[in-house]
Amino acid sequence: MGRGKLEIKRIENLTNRQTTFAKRKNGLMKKAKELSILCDAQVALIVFSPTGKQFIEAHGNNAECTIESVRDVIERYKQQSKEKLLDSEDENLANELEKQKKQSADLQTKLKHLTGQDINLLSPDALGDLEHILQEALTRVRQKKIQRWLSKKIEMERRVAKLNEYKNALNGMYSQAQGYQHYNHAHHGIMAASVSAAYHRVQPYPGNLDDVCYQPQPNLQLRFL
Amino acid sequence: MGRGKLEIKRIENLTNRQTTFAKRKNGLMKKAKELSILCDAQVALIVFSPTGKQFIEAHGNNAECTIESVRDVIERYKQQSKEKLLDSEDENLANELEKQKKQSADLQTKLKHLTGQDINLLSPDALGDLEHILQEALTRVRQKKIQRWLSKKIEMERRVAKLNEYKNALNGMYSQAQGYQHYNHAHHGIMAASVSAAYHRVQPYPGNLDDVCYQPQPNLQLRFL
DNA sequence: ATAGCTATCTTTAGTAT
DNA sequence: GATACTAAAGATAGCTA
Repeated sequence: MGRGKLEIKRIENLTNRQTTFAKRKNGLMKKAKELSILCDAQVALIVFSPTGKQFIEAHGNNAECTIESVRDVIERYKQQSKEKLLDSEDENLANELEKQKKQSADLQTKLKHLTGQDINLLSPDALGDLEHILQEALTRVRQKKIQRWLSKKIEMERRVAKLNEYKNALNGMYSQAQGYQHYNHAHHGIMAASVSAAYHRVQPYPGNLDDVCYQPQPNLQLRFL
Repeated sequence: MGRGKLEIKRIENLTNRQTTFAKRKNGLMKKAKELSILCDAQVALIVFSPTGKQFIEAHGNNAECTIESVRDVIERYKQQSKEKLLDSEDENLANELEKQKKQSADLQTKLKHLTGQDINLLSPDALGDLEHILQEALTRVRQKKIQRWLSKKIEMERRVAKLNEYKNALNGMYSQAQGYQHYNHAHHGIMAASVSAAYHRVQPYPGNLDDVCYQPQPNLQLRFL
């Protein structure tokens, strides 16, 4: 349609081609929109120009020309066409999933071995290695336990020392208080404050004697003593 | 275009709407194809009719109207639009991948613990459990080793017994042969066959004394004796 | 639903700005 | 490249079969 009949064949002249592309693209999009409105249809139009490689998209069923509508149409298309349409992204995901599954399986196997299960199929060498690893792990765990005991013990001793200190302080104050028994309330307040301060110093604090990273519960656990 | 001007608005009459849909859909597809041919563009057109819900698709850049070209265009569209366009399938994959990764991580942690690494953060209870598990695993592994030693030993004793049997048989035959020293080749053949059979009985065979599932190498390993 | 007809409307090729 | 014009080409609404 135009001043002369146009053969449907690639337009060789670049300028003409670009012009025609722009015009026809607009027309196509208009018609797509009209179709969707007139007939209550869902239409997606995706166009890539050969040069600028820019893409253009068009309208959902009775709604505006949004990216989401294209999304919907493509989704619907994929659902209906039994073609799996696994794009590169999907494939990557699937591949990685496979790898992860395999890794998990391997880890499970190793775990079983390390807990002494399913070791029948192990070679003698592997069995020997396993024994060695377990032996070492056990040694480490026991060392760690002992370390913690020691830390706890030291902390306990410290607390006991503090408590003793506190007790002595109390005793001292008490003797003093005996002397001022006839004094009035103001002095009681001072004494209460001192006691409180002494008490707070006894609260547990993070000891840096060694690498005990596990933070014990705030309430005292006597399990290790 | 037509006998009267048409307002761009949903056609209420069902028949008219369907007719118009068919006609305009064809026109749209024709124009899409023309655009792709004339301008060397890549065009995808996906249309869902409101009633039959059937979809239609259109042409790749300079090629035919194949499902693959639609695939390509959609792929390209997804690549260019930064929109992730995660459809349900993708999401499922991604979710499962996340789960697997988490599982792997957990397993890795457990593995580390079982090899005595990264145990600082373990609670005293967990440390105790770990010790117990390791102790049991070690016991099992050592039991298995001992089991294998025993099996090997029994098999070895069997082999030795067979070899002795074989030796005695040889000796017997040899004495006999002494008597027939002047006989001819035919008898040598018989003797050779008997010896061969006796030898073959000595070959290792799968002992079912216990659950040794690991299949040892064909050549004898003396490591455990 | 499918196809043909055709008057009429829409798109657009070629052109110029 | 975008915009405007316009005559020609193309699409199609309403109709018929």
